[in-house]
Amino acid sequence: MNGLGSMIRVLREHRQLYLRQVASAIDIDQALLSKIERGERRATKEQVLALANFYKIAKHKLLAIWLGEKIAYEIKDEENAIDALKIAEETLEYLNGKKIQENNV
Amino acid sequence: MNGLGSMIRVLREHRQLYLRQVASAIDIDQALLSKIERGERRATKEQVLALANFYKIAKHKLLAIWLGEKIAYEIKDEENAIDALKIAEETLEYLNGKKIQENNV
DNA sequence: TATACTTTTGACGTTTCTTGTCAAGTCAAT
DNA sequence: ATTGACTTGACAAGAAACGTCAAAAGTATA
Repeated sequence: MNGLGSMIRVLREHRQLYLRQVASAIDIDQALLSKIERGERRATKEQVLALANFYKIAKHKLLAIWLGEKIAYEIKDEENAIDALKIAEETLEYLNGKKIQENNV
Repeated sequence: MNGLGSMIRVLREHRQLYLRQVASAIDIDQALLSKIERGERRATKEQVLALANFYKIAKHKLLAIWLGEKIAYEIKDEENAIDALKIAEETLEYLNGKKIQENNV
């Protein structure tokens, strides 16, 4: 798969643009963009936003994919990866509850 | 909350042990253990395993908590954290499918 | 209040990971 | 064989994670 990478590669090819062109538009090295498209390197958040902007895609969708893949690759070799995701969700809910409380003190 | 931290702190207090004692048993600095128990620092995987071993808890449970919290704190400030978790799960399933295929070539 | 502890805190040096870049290499078309 | 797009590998700089130490803070007891 490599969701984000192949997604932005398809977008580029669909518009018949060269790596060079897109890379310069979002101000990164074309070698880096090549690696990102093939999933060899991860993009930074800023780069994802720049890409979303360039290709006119909903930023939050691209960001969610970017972040989701980041997590997945981080834990993919762990035995309890799925359990961990569940716990992450619960922890997140707890943290959000806490945040709301803090705002209403 | 700070699940893992307070969990191992409770375990230690319950057994009436000093930081010093547990720290030396799992071979880390007591200052570090103090920080881990209070959630100021994250434990490494090895330390989690050592703690599980020391306190005789199921390793996979402690590991799942450890990993889950790691993820949660990593994405807690992101707007699309929950979406990202969902995507992480899907990506994980895809990666696992791939792994199985590879093993059966 | 002095003493004897345990625990917390802050700063520091080291190591490890991430990021971007360059130059050389591959590959396809002409 | 030349051109142009893309890929690859190696490197350096910077950021983040880790462990350690010594000083500070807290706690109980005599």
